[in-house]
Amino acid sequence: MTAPPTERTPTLADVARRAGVSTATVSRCLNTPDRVIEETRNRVLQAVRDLGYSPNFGARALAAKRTNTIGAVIPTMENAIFARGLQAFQEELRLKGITLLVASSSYRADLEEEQIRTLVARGADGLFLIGAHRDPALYDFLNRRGIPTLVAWVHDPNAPVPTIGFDNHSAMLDLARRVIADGHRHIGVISAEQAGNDRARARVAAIRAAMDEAGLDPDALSLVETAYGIDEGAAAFEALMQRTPRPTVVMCGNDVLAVGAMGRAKEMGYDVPGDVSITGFDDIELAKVCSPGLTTVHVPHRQMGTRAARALISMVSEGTPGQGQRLDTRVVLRGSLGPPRA
Amino acid sequence: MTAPPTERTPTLADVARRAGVSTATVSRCLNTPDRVIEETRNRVLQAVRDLGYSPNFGARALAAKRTNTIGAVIPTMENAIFARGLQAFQEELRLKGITLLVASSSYRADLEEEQIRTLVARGADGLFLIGAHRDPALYDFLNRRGIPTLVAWVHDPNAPVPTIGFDNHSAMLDLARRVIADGHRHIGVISAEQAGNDRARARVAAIRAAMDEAGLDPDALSLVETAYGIDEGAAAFEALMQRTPRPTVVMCGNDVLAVGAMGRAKEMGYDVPGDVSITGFDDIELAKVCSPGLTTVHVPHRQMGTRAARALISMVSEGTPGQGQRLDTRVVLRGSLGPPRA
DNA sequence: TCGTCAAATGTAAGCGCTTACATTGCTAGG
DNA sequence: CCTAGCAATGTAAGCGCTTACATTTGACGA
Repeated sequence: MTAPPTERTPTLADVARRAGVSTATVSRCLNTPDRVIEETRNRVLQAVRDLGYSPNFGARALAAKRTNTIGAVIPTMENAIFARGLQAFQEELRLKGITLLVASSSYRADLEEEQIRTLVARGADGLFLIGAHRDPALYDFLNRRGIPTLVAWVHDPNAPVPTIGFDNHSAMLDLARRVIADGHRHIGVISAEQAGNDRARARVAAIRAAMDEAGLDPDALSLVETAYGIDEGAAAFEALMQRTPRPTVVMCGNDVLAVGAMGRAKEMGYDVPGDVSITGFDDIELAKVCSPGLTTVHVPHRQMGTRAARALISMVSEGTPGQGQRLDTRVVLRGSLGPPRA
Repeated sequence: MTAPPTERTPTLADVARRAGVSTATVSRCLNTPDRVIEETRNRVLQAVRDLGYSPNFGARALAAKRTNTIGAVIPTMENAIFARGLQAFQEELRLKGITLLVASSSYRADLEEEQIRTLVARGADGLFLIGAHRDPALYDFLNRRGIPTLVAWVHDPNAPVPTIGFDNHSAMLDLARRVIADGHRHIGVISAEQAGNDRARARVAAIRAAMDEAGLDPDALSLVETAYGIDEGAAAFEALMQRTPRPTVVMCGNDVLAVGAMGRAKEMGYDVPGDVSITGFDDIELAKVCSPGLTTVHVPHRQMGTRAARALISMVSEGTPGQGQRLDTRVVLRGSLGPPRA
């Protein structure tokens, strides 16, 4: 990067001149090679190589009115929860020659909207979002613009766009039933912020439902809401354990919070699950690695990403309305859950 | 997304018409507002709002020859190693109104090159890459195109572009010295693939150097190279422990491999660090959470991201050549390292 | 041999925006 | 009262590409 300015970036016209053809022919070589006779094509491709030409994306998008790009907005890149699903999503797109643009919203609706608009302005042919709950005006905007949009991480047949994911409520219900069956009566819950987060709300509601079902008072549930992160989980756990009655189990809205809670439990000298059980949600790698292993809900992240990619691709290329899918989750029992001490 | 086709996306010209001004004035309102008198500006902004206008990125890039976009290619998104630094990088860019485009290369040089070219074609004003080692022709290409490029995760004053990172060799040297001082003589190493990965190479070389220093035979080092991942770390660990002489410590090229190794150690019934010590590199969250805690090298990820962003921004906007920086690492001692059993 | 038609290629009109330059309408000094 | 000079705005030329349409070429049937 030392050299003074630089040489001019070669354009289609340069290639055309060098190959002795028109710009249209060069364009065809690149986009519809079979519409150009082989000899000409070779000459053009050679010129492309000689010049180190690569097409200008903006110009291409402008002229062709599509970008072969799909945009994704995820709440955070800072950990594995979305990474695995997104990776699978991207791999599937790559197979079809589609580029993925990723932005993160830090779990903030206003930033998400900003990112969505940025992606739309950049010409994303389709959009991949997490969670179905957002301002109807936003859906409206996407609809008017004709941007195919797909939501993952939840499954909700009533959402305004196709959703590919799992039923957060029934997934957490399974786990909560199991916890109650183990004999727990004082349940602490560490949830992500529920405002604007339909996954978090559904999960908490499911725990209440399970308590209700079992004849426990759902209001006896001891809840702490907190931001995302290991440290936040730890702090929330500490707060919870100081309440009366002290919970015998702490159910966390996701594995990251749970791992934080478990770490703090050890620091505070609690035995897990002897003194207090801890559960998570997601089954990310962290859950297997900590000790005791974390009892959690397994979510088929990669499958979700792959299917979402396929569905979105067909929405974009065939203009079909798109079909939601419900995936199954399952409770994974590991050492962190046990019966309360008598 | 039910509606039939859709209304046409509003353009600058639509806004201009509605506000009763020329397209140039609208453009100025958006880009250099102080060159337009307030009354006119208000009228234009109102029209923008009424129409829900947002500028077409491609057209803008085409006309203005810059995109306010910086591209990054990282080896993987699947875990926390690059996530934290990248997040900090992005936050800093956002402050200046610059968009970040992220692509991942799966640790493959050919994919990295492809991604770089894609980003360049998309008009990235600057590039952020991991590790300094790559085909000189690629650096040459970037140089000819005049794309300011910055490398992070290593510091190497001799690299063809500015590097902001740490000295992988001396960082690992510190840790290896410590390991040897603890009395270990049979050292196993689990490294990421060294080909094309200067960080991995430097780290392994540093362990050899420390052994040499201590009068041990550097060739006695027992090495396994493996792909990235917890499972891969586990498998490598198992292989290492079957060799003779059996290592009393397994030093891993990064925390993810180390956590995999530790998991397998437990499964195999080894006590850590009683039977075998394990060390990592990076100090990601995982390292704190597993038990025993992982002895590792702390890398100032966020600081690295923030500084890289500032440096790259000034390279892009001021056209300065850019200045590398060396950051400090430190060994973090946790429970996973102890003296070998007598 | 000629006409027909399809394949190969060329011509040129935009796509939506920025910006150099031209124009307009004031203000203020002479 | 004229005009230089400046601020506000308008005009229009591209930016690099795709693609509808026009043209050329050559193979083939009659």
